[in-house]
Amino acid sequence: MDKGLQTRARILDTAVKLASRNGLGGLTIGRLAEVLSLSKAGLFAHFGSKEALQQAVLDHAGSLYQTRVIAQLPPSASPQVRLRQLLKKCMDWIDDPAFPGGCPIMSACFELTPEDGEPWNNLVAKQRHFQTLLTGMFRAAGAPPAAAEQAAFEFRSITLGYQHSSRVLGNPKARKLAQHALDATLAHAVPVP
Amino acid sequence: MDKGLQTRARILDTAVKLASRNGLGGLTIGRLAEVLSLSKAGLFAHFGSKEALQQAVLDHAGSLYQTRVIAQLPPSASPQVRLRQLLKKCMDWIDDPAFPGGCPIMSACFELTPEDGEPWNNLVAKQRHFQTLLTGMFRAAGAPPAAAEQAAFEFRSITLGYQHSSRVLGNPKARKLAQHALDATLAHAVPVP
DNA sequence: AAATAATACGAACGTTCGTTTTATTTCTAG
DNA sequence: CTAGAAATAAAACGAACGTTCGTATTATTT
Repeated sequence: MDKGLQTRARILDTAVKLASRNGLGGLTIGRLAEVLSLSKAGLFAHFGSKEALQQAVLDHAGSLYQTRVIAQLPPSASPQVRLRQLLKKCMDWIDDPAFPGGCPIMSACFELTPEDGEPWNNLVAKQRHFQTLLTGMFRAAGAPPAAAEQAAFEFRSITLGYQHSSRVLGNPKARKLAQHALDATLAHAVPVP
Repeated sequence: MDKGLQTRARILDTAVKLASRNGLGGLTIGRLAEVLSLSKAGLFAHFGSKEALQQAVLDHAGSLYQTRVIAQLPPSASPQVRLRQLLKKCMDWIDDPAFPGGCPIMSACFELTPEDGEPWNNLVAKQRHFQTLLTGMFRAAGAPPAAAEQAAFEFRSITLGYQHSSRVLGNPKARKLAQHALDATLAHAVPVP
């Protein structure tokens, strides 16, 4: 592997962590370089602009999510089991110590606006893609199209609610609350067998 | 009313708007002064520090929320109707044109961390207070304690999910999805009459 | 081993940040 | 109407921001 790609990966790992703490806007080239014992200019050269760095961070977070959450689902399990596992993996992801400020993608959803240009478009595209995937999983579980869309909305709401309950309210029961909420969603989205 | 308090109120109205767009961290004294045609120093004197300004912005947003959402609920309506109205008012609040970046309090929940000190503590206290209020409303609707707590979690999740679905995914059906989700929550939180 | 490309550095750019100090205006009370 | 207080402005501070430049140091290829 190229030396350049190695350091780039090292930079992005730390950058995602910092972005989790301080947001994409609070992510600073100077501090990032300092933490990594790199020079500002040397680090900067890897991306060419702050906006490009932000996009790279979002991309990196997305690919981490892909491998640590999506790819962890048991391939041959039943759709219901896969959905429950997905919620569990999502919560593990949110609780990951590498993200001291919670899921950086979630944070970006509440930080960026359409005025942020390409990073925003990038984020929206990925969020829509994931929502489509979610809807597909509920359909695979037997939900009719409208119910699957409804259930996907509720699933997303639950993950957002989990981060809020756990990190903001500091509620130790957050996991149970989220799991029970998913039970309810599954119960009325999927016709009785 | 003091001249000072008037300007302070004018400052905070604009500050909340800017904070909605760029977050509390992205809120800048220079830009705020520029928008208001005030001098940086003159504006600064009203608060004494950036952290104090941030807290004032959070407080102001909280009191706006109190009057525009909480106080709007029909006092003598049934608990179920009040809860449905609360969701509607929450969504109106999120869609308020004065908040081009969505609910500033929600954004703060995903932006701040315990390291932010007093603003964080302030935010957490208010969020817990609102969650208690929510739980109380579900109990008033007839839900047993555990079910009320569960339903309050789901209500909060739904409001978070609404902002996500509406603003990030751009889903025109977001309102309907949120309302149906609340129907489901009410249905299994409140024992059949 | 020599030539070349990739990578990192240090220094400096102009700008903006939050904040302080000093002055001037504007309001208000007697 | 005027003295004193409150509110605002003007100017400047050091620090940090993103960015650019030329140069040195590594890797990689020839």
